[in-house]
Amino acid sequence: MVTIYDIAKKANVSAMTVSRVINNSDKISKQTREKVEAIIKELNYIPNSSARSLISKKTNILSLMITDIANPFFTSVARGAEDKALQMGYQLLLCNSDENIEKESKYIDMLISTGTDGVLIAPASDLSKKNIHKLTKYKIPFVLIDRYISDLKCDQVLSDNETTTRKLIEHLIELGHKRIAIINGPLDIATSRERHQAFCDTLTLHGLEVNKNWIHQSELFRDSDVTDIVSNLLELPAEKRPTAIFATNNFLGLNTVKALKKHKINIPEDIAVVCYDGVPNYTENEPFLTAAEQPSYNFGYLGAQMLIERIENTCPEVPRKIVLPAELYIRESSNYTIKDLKR
Amino acid sequence: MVTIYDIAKKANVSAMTVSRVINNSDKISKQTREKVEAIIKELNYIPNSSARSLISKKTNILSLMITDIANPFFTSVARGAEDKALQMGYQLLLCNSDENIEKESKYIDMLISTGTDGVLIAPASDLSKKNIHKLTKYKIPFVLIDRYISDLKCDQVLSDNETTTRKLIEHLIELGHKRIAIINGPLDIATSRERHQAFCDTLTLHGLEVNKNWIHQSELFRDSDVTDIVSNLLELPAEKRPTAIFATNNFLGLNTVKALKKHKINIPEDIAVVCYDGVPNYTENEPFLTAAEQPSYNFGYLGAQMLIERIENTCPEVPRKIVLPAELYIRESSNYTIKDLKR
DNA sequence: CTGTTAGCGCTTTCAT
DNA sequence: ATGAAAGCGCTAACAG
Repeated sequence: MVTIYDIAKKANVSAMTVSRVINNSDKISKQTREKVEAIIKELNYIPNSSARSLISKKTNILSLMITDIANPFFTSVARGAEDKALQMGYQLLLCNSDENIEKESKYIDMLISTGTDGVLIAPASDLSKKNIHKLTKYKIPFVLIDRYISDLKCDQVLSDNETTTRKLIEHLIELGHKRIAIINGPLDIATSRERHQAFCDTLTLHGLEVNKNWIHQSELFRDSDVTDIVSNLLELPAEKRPTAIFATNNFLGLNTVKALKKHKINIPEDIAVVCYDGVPNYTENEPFLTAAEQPSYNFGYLGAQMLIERIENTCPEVPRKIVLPAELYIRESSNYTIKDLKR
Repeated sequence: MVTIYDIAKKANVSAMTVSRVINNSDKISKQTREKVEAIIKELNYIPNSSARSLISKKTNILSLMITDIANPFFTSVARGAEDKALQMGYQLLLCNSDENIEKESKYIDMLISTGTDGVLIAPASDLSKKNIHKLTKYKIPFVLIDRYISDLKCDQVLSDNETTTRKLIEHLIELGHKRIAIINGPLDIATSRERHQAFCDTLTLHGLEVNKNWIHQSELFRDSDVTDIVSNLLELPAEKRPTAIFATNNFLGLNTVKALKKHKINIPEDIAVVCYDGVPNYTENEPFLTAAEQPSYNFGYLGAQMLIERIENTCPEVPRKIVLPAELYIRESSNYTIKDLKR
């Protein structure tokens, strides 16, 4: 292994001078710098990060904690975070909590041990607060993405759950729907709660019924029990059956459509479906599902940017909050006006 | 920050004893161990990895270099690698080369500097050999995944390109196809070359024509110029037009179908399509594309396993090679027997 | 502008 | 079974 001492010896300077060169100190004569740089190149010297970190407490490693890397939303977040990190000279450590608090906790310990410079985290649930507090204790900056946690003063990149939900529901209302169901994720996740709340508020605002039988949460944001939920909805008597379903994330939306099709329900004629969050169009056809598509890449990119600013202290002290709008794409799954208003 | 000295002082032992405890040395009395462990817990001590690495040269960080994290194949690889890594006490650093040699090179330098324990790498192209040699020079173990590189003695997890390609093509031949085209990735990537070769061999074996006009490479394995390629194929005179297309990866397959549909070509009646590698079924319908689906998760999982064995020296010296079979799913895009054999 | 000294937190080596 | 000393590769702080 080549060290600064090898370089120093060969260049007839002190180790400190070499250190200054690799750190781009300006207090170095052009001559010395060039001499040292030549030798660094010649010997193929690469600085040892462990030694650096031991002193500087900086690792140049950013960590991204997500709940499911198989979800295209998070894939895209990862891509954004990685791009920004690389651009700023950081590397990205990937952690997959699997929506699991224990796993998240284990990862946080590892991160503290490794010494990450900062963490971009989509918390597994409200209980993540305890895990996040550990970061605070070790003075590791973090940025919350996608999922808000109450009473936590920190930088955040969130989705505009309220506006987006309202847009989706009002779209349905405009089409004449009066009985609208929601298939949601677990309520100990902030995004679910906010979408739930906005859903109820919008219905109330428009004088529509908020019926308990139309409100469902699946165990997970992933596969889970959507099939059962849909069966439940279909078992309701005809006049109590919802004419539209609002699915609060991409997987829930897809599974809702699949379940309805299995029951031979016509979409959108019998039941319309709208969805929060889009899905990459890995299909040969035009996309089918009406969706509010989130700028997922920017969750990662802007999150990483804020995190780095926080790490490098190039931003104001006060916590910042970025709320990203989603864009509504109206597609076939909802494109049908209810004419018979008694229905 | 809590250090071993804080623990040592409070426990009335030397720092060395604390070090032995956290390293599970067996030369410690049960009494001392328990006393120290209690204080470690009480003070919430977490060892400093930088200091450890500086001496031990171990970071417990595995790196995964892939060419495109937006590709579901690699997402799944990442998931597998991450699961195995965590299970064995490692963390996973993610690197996205974007099929770009320069970016790959930059990442390799960063990895060497950070001091990763090993690298799982899907090389950007044959030119990656130079980048990989740097790893060898720094004695960093690596495992090649997905893409083979000639004259490189190392552990590998590869796809069975020959068998899988043959199966796909013979499936087409059985259906009566005689004019089969290939839409491939760049030929400086091993997987493309092997699939190309197997494609030609299979046709020859069955006495079918291998026509230059039916052989195409796109610039990238991603979006790229599939539309143009398909247009080219369609411009051929009717009796020279292929009746089937073999797309050599998931994105190429999807884009081929999209391009054909744009031209109002009926699939599979006018032209059948088969595809190497599957696509997650993010759609509401049954999957359409006939595909040889790869066990992508295992590329990561087994690759990480081999890598860790190599790092920890718990395996024989000789390079090992795992060849994973793909599974053929025959679907609508090819499900049509050509009856008019003159066609 | 350049060099010297000390020490980051931990483990290796040797001693007891 | 436990401890003392030395040093991993680098940089902060000071000196010149």
